[in-house]
Amino acid sequence: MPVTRAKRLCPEAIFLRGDWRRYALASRKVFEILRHYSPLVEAVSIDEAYVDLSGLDRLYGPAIDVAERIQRELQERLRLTASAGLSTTKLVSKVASGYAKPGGIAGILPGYEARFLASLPVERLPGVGKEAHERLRLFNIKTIGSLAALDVRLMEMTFGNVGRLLHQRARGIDTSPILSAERPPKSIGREVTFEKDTIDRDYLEAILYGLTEKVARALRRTQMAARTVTLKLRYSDFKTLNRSATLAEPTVLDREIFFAARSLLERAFVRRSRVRLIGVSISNLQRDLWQLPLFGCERELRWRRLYEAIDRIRDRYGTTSLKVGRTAF
DNA sequence: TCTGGGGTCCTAGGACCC
DNA sequence: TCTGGGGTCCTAGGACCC
Repeated sequence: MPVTRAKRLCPEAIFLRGDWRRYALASRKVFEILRHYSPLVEAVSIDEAYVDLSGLDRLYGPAIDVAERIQRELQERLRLTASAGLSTTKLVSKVASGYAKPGGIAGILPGYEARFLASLPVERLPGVGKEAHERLRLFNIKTIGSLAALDVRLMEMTFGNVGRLLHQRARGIDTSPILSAERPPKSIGREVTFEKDTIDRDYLEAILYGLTEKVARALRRTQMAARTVTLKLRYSDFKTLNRSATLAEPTVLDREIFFAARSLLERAFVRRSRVRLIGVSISNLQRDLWQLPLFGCERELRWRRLYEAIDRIRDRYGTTSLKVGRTAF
């Protein structure tokens, strides 16, 4: 009923998700096409985006036409299919696009947002994962509509602030704007699960160094510097722990990240049981001030130049073209 | 589902300072 | 010397998303 292809539709947000995840290059072209239609495109992930269509009807006609044109262009130029959800809010557009899968378009008329959501299973609501779904089941909440009908105070008591947010979402309320600016990352991490669990400390350190190299290289690409280093360790019984340390000064250097990660490993690796996964991530990212020639610490500068030279070689000849003694990759 | 890898956001407790 | 409140930062863990 609320899902319509009516020409009267005048939504402001369109949510697209496609099957171009595996094609990084195609992904860039997809976003180029989207930006051709609207200056306001928010990339959610490599294969999802919100497009702001408000005020574009004079140029391209009704939103539903724009969605169809975009789909056609993606198909003809890139051989990619995408499903689209159209509505007045990001939240409802996203849910609608799931409804339209694969390759369809679902538009929700303004004013019908809550009615559209009401009949859907509650786990379709963004933010309701396995845990929340399980707890809602205890209250006999099976649809988004029944969640919306709950007393918000009950949701707050059960889920805290998240409860209030979910209650709002269930009623189709979402005021979040479409953000076009590319957001800098909040954290960068790499991890591996071993084929065979290990207890070999040297091996763990060697893997850790390889992961650190990847993280640091990705960090330098963003022109950011990191202050917090987090080590993740998962034992064979799946018990997972994180240990983090915040550096006095932000860094972009492999060695500093590695030294921090290694001492965290010493703290974390105390159980003497086999390790299944090891990972390192950096957060607390800030602009890399070393980009400006403000500080004149020669030693730091030399290391930085060395790592940047290694980056250039690897960019050109591949990651494995150059190996540093420690790494196990 | 004997469980991969990359992220984001939130919470809660403790240290520390004023 | 003891007490209290508020704010910020750090750390650890968990839920959730694709």
